[in-house]
Amino acid sequence: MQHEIIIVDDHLLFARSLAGLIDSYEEYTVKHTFTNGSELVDKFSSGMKLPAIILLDINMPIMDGIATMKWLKKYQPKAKVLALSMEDNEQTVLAMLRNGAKGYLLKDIQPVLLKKALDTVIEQGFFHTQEVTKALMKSLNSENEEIVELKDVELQFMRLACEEKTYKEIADIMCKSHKTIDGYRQHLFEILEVKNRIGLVMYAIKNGIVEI
Amino acid sequence: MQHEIIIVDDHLLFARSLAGLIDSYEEYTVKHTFTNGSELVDKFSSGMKLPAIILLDINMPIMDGIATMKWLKKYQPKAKVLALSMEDNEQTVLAMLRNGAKGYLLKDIQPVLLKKALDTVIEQGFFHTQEVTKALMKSLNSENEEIVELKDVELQFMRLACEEKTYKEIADIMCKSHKTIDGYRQHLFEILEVKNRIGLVMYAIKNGIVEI
DNA sequence: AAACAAAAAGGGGTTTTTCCCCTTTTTTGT
DNA sequence: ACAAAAAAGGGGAAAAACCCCTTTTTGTTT
Repeated sequence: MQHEIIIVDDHLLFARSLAGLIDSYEEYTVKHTFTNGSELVDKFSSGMKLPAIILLDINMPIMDGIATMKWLKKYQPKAKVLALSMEDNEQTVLAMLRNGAKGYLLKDIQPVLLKKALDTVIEQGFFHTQEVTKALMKSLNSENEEIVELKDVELQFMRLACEEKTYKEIADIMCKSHKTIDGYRQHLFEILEVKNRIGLVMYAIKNGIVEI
Repeated sequence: MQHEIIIVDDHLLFARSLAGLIDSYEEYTVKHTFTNGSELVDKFSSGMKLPAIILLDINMPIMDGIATMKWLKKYQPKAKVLALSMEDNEQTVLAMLRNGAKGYLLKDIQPVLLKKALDTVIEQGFFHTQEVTKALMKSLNSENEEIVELKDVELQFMRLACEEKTYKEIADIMCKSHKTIDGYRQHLFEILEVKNRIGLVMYAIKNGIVEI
């Protein structure tokens, strides 16, 4: 009996060739390929049964990997998801794992490693490469702070605060009053437990809010 | 005929086992193991001839990898050095390569990769893993700025400026007048071409002056 | 739909820090 | 002994940080 796989990836070419590869394995068969998270959610909502493994791309339009993971965590907590990604962003890895992904694969992996990942998830329920373990250890050691979810405006403000701009310039860019920006600043100082803008910048860097 | 290798590493246990491994290869023999850069320099100064490859640890007391590379670049420019390191710090990699290292290996590599690295250096004169190539490409794309060498006091100031401290507090810590600190600040603004303390912090992070 | 609470946006004003221009004194290297 | 660099300092403008307060928006309950 074959294990059913679902692929969710907006790069159709990649999704199809991945499907071809997986279908070539005796033990696996690809049942569906979707191009974004909400297609997957729709199918589950209309009664689709859980496959053995979901291969979930992270960078997608409409409903991205993390949003999809959050939905799955809530409504399909038994889903076994392997996250797929082009780049190796530590914060994204952690976000996916926090929301219940069973493993994390870079898209340029060797086919043999994909096969091994699938087998390992079926047998042991998870698959973690050395890189992920490293990221996990790092987060265990350094981050005892609880994770604060920031809103979009706050993220935008944080990114601008990391540039050599005055708050007045930031206010103009964000089309808000100088005083509103001051409110953002004060609020972020409190929830992130920092004392000044330097602390804000260091927080943004440590938590991958800004590109370095 | 065997190629002669010299190992420079302060972790004697590691250096010895590495030597054992290398001696087990037919084509290579370890001629010396030193525990810091100045031992190596001393031997060269007293007429030791150049080995085929020097395996040089980066994190050492007394005279570290980068200092040793600088000496070798000046007095033994034909030395073929493979840098060894525990961690994968992009800035350090680049500093080693800029000073003429032929390659960069993480200490946790597979023995077979070490063998390949040695062979490749002998045959082609260099050995670069994918990670190094990636770091190189990144530095090519982003860093057109020239490298500014900072003095010790300036580095200390930079590190403190990345913490949530006022300049007054920094002055106390560094036992300098508040105005002297202001002089450091202004001087660094000019040579690093930044406009404010945020720019200073971002520079420090991009150039590995502070740990993230 | 009305009422209520909570969060967001904005205003005014004070204190502190940051930043910049300048001069004087001290230290350092040759 | 001399020049150059580092350190210390003064004065002032701008920005950042901080505090208290009002209005508007948003979401939730009954």
